[in-house]
Amino acid sequence: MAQTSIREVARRAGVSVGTVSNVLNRPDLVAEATRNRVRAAIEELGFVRNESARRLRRGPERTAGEFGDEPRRAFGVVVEDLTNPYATDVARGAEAALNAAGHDALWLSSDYSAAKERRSLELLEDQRAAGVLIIPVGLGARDTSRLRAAGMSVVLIDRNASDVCSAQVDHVAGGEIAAAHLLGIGRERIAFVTGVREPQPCVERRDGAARTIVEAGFAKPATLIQDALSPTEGQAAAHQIMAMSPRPDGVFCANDLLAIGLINEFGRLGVRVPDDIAVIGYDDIELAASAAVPLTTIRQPRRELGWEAAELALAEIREGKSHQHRQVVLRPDLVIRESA
Amino acid sequence: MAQTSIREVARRAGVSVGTVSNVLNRPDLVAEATRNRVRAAIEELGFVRNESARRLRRGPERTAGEFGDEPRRAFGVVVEDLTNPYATDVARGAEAALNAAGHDALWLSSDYSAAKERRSLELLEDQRAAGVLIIPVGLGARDTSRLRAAGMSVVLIDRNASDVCSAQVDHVAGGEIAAAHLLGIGRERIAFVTGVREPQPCVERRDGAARTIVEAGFAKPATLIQDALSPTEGQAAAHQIMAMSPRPDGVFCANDLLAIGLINEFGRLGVRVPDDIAVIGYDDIELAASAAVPLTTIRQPRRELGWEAAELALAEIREGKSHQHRQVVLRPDLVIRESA
DNA sequence: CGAAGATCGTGAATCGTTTCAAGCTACGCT
DNA sequence: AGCGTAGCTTGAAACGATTCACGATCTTCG
Repeated sequence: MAQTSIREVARRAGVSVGTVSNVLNRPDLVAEATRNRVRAAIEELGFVRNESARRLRRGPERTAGEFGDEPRRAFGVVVEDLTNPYATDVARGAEAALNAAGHDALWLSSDYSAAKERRSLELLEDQRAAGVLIIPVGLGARDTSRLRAAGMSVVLIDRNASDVCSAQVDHVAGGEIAAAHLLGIGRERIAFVTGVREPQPCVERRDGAARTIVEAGFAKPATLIQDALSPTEGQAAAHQIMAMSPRPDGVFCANDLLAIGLINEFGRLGVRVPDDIAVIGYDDIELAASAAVPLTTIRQPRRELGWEAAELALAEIREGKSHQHRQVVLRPDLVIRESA
Repeated sequence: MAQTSIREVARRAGVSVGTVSNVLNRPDLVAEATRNRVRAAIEELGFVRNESARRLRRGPERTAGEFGDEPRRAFGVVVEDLTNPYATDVARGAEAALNAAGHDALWLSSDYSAAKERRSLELLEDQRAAGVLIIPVGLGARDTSRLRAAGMSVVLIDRNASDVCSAQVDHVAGGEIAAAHLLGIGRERIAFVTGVREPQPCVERRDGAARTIVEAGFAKPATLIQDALSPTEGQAAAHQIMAMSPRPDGVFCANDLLAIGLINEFGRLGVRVPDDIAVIGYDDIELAASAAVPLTTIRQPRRELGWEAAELALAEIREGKSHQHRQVVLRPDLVIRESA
């Protein structure tokens, strides 16, 4: 089925294509009667303009106006899972920065699928977004340059590459801090709980923790791999830990959700936290503070992370060709509550 | 500024544009020597092909959608708080339906602000979205018709109006069910915990519950109003409840987050749930099942809700002028666990 | 030696828009 | 009447890639 084009609309309305285009883009130039006629035709035919053609013809996006009102633009925020409080907090930070600068955020989720990620990116391209902030799943260098060629700025969150701006948290340091704390309160048999679809940052946390522990002269921590980074899976992990021998006396969870599920289940099993087993999480989500046993965790500066990422994107747009890619690294910190 | 085009590459390599295109798309058709020459030219010139032109020419050979001929469109999903698991679940349901039909979802958050909601809507209009699914905050009839005039379909979630499609859960019924359950397990002094910025649905739940309780011959339940529908506020509510006299023996929270914070704090205060005080939540978020005391709650068919809403929007687009607005109402159900 | 294939390249047509110089009307003014 | 002006419309020329029916060469073989 041929896409109904502007030409058919024109024929239907009895005007020229130029006029239809004007109705679409500068309606004030067209006499009211004609305008209505054209609009009616558009309606009847269900016409949708072809963004590719529009973009092709228009060429590079209008460079920011001389002075004053810079046009309001939309930025895409692509995260791996919009259901994860960590991701949404980062995205909110980004949105705040964007809004402060008078722009808007469009949220998209890749659901850990490279295909969906790519689709989202295409969509943003079609929508002529000004830029994209992304927690990447399968994004490669070629995607980056394609987006850039389309005039969009690209900022990576939680991952880095030399030819792109990026904002991330030092996860290795996070792992080290967590392990050091566990060691500091006298734990010697530490286990690590994570998920199968383990994103890069989790790996880094684990590495940082493992290194610290080994350097302190203890055994490399055992790693329990769950189906997901969710409380339900944390529950399951609790049982697995109870079955281990020797039983760990400290657990480092890849995120707070896991830790909360774990602690709640320990409670039900009669294991005292932190007396019998200390538990430390990662993220410091809101729930951490009001968990059954308030959770000791590694706080990630989530909002700041998103905010920084947005600033980078804005800078890239602002600076144009003279832009130099920057890598921002934020440091996580330890929040001591009761679980460890 | 001028994008290096395929033409310049061709000139540089001393071949025709067709050949360059072939190198790009069907390299096997081109002799090796030529291919290399062209590739070198591409490299030297830093050529990146113009996706718009490519797409334009290629036509709708895109992601082989269901019925190929329908163009891929974007729909806006505007929720009040992207940080709220309820909202994200609904939005995911909607996204799933949209994706299944070959379309995309753009998420926007109004953050409970009518101004931001309006802004989001404007943005979607600018982006020429095909429609919008919205959990409204300040949306009025004039907005609806403006959007419609711009050719977008509009579907309300969790709210209704006669001149728009809507999908919602029967909150009054939810309140009745919750109250009936509390009554059923012998509770007589019931309190209701909610937030100041109480969305319409919460009011309905409260009404349903209050009516049931009064009709059963008990006193109208006391209502505690917190700053937000969050676990931290649930904690605060726990203290307020302990200070009440006579002390309630059953609590109905406006959402699960509140309930979880409340229960955890009760645990710390030595109040046994459900023996001393029964607690029932609303939403059945994932955490509910793995809370310290697994939460009895009212499950809302969240995904289905989003899915239905999306279906309505799609139908509106599909049916065009002949479309009749429909109201879909889903029924919530009781999930009994341990807290009540 | 010549014809039939095979192999490579060519270049014009095309996709659906936007843009813009130029044309047309109708109107007001001198 | 003549002319300027303002307001609308028109139509064709881009935009940059892909496609495809044809040529141009080169092999191969009777």
